[in-house]
Amino acid sequence: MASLQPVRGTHDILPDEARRARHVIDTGRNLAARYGYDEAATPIFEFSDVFARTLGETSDIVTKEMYTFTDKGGDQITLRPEGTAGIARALISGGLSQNLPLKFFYAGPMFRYERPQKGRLRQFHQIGVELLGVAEPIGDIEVIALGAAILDELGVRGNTQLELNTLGNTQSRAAYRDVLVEYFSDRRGDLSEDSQQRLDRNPLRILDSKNEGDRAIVIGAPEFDDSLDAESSDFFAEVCAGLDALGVAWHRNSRLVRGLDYYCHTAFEFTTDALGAQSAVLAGGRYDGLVEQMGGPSTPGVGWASGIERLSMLIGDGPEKTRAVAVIPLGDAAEAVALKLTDELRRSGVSVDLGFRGKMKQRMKRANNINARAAVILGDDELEQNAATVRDLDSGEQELVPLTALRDRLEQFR
RNA sequence: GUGGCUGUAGCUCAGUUGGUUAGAGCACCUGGUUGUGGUCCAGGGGGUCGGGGGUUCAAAUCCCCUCAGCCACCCCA
Repeated sequence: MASLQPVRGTHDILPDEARRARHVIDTGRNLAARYGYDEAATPIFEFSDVFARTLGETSDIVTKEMYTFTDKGGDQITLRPEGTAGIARALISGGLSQNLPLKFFYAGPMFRYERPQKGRLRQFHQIGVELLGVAEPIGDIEVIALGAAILDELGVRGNTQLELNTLGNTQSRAAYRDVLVEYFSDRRGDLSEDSQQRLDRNPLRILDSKNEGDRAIVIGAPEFDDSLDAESSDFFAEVCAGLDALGVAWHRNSRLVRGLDYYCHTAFEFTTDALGAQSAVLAGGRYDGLVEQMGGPSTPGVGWASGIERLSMLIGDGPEKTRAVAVIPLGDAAEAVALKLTDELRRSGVSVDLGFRGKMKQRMKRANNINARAAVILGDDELEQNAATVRDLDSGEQELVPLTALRDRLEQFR
């Protein structure tokens, strides 16, 4: 083990993994564009208040997971733990609410101080979308459908299932919260220690508890649906109907609760059992109160985020690497010609590897190691004839090709 | 933050009740082949045994601390 270790929970994204990540991001960006979502990027750090005020004072992210520091100017800065708050801030500081609705796609690193395990890192990466300024259920439908389309395109949809729930509007949630607090308070002593704390801070999350004793109590808990007012249940019914119309299969999970305070109405998660305890692959919901809570004009919003590392683990090898052509010069004269030739080929669109040193055998070996498609051999014999030997590295066949015809001849190896 | 398991070469792993210079496969390098890779043969380099401390005549092996990874909890993407 090397004594120089990366910071806990961080890791290097080396070429194989970078290619998978790139594929995930490109797929997300391309599909999002097709749905009318433009890419945007907000800073990876913000004033701490941007997150502390909006995510909820009692949320785990704020209480224990934020990477916060004081910068040299004395400001409290936080590395972003998620993407939505930054977008909302940008909407306000940029005066973008004049141009609603807005549709954004983003990709980038997020930071949470958590204990790392499989599918969970301290610096991880997400792609996400936000739809701002649409209060209608069709917004939720579009956003979820886009998520489903991306998972389809990546070929991982079959490993996931869509869990759907509603948290209702503010009044409904408050009403449900009251009923729930009453129910659990009567059974407080039977709840796990964790859930007793949840009861004081965020009682809805008791519904999500994995503790066996809690689960037994949760089974008898009041249903959210009984507290939903007409507006809330109509809204949810429209979302469900829209997904049905699009053929997006979903599962009602009335125990699905999002961790962040700003969610309302629709909450959803595409989950998988292929990642151990980390089941959420793509998750989000509606956050109508967020922008206003941050000090901006009342602006409805709905969106989701998806972990790039988690998606990468589901897609297997991803797309194959482009196979290059290896140019192999023999001798100083050939080296000079090869340098120029290589540059011309690259500029004309051919992917070329030019070995930096070594004898022919070593260069051929390298060509093989990088999985080159063909070798272009330039030696004295070839130079005399203004030609190059082109060897197909898959078949082993080779032939002499005039330099003037080389570009065209290499076309067949693309 | 809590609990459990694990840490030996670049990778995957052997290493007996503590006992000489810690091994294998793959990978890498060199040669067989001075203009031909992928197969084969021969040879070679590479290890603070995660780190620190302790017990002992002697520690990869036993004990303590620490770091990291994995798993579960918490929470989530």
